[in-house]
Amino acid sequence: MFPALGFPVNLSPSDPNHRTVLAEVDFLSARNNSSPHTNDHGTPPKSYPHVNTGLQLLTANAGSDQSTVDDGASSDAEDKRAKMTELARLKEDLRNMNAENQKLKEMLSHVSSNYANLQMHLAAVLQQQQNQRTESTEQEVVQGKLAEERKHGVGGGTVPRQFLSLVPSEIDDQVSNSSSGERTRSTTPPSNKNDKDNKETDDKLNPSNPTTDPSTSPEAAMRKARVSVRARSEAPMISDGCQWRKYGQKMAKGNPCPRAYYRCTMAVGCPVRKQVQRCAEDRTILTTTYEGTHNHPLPPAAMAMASTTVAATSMLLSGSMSSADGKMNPNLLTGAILPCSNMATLSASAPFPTVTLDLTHNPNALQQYQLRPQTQTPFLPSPPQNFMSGPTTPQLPKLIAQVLYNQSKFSGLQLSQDVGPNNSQAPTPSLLQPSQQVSLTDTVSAITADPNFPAALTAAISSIIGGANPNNNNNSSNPNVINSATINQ
DNA sequence: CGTCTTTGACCTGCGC
DNA sequence: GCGCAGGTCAAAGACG
Repeated sequence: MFPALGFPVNLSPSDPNHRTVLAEVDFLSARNNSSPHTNDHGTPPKSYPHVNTGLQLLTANAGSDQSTVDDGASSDAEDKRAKMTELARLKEDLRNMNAENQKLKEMLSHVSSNYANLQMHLAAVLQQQQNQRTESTEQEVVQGKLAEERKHGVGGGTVPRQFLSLVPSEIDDQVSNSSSGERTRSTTPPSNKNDKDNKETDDKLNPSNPTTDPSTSPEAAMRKARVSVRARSEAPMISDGCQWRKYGQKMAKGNPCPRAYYRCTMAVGCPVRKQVQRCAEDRTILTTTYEGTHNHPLPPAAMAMASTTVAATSMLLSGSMSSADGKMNPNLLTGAILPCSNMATLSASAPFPTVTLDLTHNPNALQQYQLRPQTQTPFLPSPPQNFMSGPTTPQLPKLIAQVLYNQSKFSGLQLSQDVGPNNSQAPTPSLLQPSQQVSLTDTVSAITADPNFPAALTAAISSIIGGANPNNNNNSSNPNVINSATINQ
């Protein structure tokens, strides 16, 4: 996590960009602790020895000048004055560089600690999932044994089936999921229809895991949660950096414009799909609905959108998980992703929970999310004057990056503190306190000034989405899911 | 010739 | 059970 940025940055030691960051750190350390001159003159470390060495050389040169040249007191004093001025300037530079280095060190330690925390969270979540699976397997074994015993008349032969279900995980499944019985379909054959449906859905959703129950798997939930983007565009489709293949078109009821169905073709078996439809009232408004999570590396242009989809679906999941009644709080989610209510809406009553980012009717709303427009970084959207202009709306990924920025800022920094089963309120106003915004912006500006940072961030986001490392292609690799897990702990 | 789009048919879920 | 709407499939055609 890169909390100062709000982006979840995952720098794995095996990641080349991790090495980039480390190289940057080495560079900083070198600036602080070593210099070719240090060995020559033995100047103490941690005080910009090359600057001190320069000062010593200046002093030595001054001495030698004084011993060899005697052009009079006036020129000597002038010379000394000039050198003193330079000395003062160098000292000032030294102070500035020290302060800068200190800042960078603190940020680095922050990043490192957050990375370590994330790894611990991931390990904890994985361990939890494994324990749940083990419990489930043990349950099936126990059930099988008891059934065997009943068959042979052992133990009185009347063990209520409910008794076997009185395990927290099973209770939760029974309460929250009507199809929990399918978890044990290996022992109790379901109807042919259900079997066919499950098999088909499994094949569609997760070809590599045919035994996963789609109705209970996180993948299915991620698949069902949607992110809808409304934007003005004359083009038939918003350019979001991904490759799509059209696989269908339908006339939707109540809309004379057909709805087009696209499938991601950047990788075989990528489950991501999107629907594109023009608004009936305003034909210039294009509604693009994304569904699913990419299972492959993404080009930088596509990362922002994909990250937003993942983040939104994760938030949907975490919202549903973190509430006591199993229902998400729309205000919470909307506030989390976009504190400005006229830009984001949440439809939790729909068959698929959908986050809608409305980027059409109030472009100025963008300004509410630009913490300090004069400090533009490569990750903040351009000023709105070019907003959604042109047929391919090139600003959209940047905008989504900003949306993600806000979302991550909330989920990464505040969610674990402010959100819980008893907290159904929108994010507290303290989240957006101006002082925090200023300090955050300063930090962002400092970090993004690093020329290596865009590449590192790009790779980091890619690894989070799951594309960089196929082994990370699960929800556990998503820091937002980890956050939700944190909430439940 | 391979890839992509088009389009009608089919499947599924849901409401009545 | 039936009809409707949404979603998907797959054959045929277009295109480079």
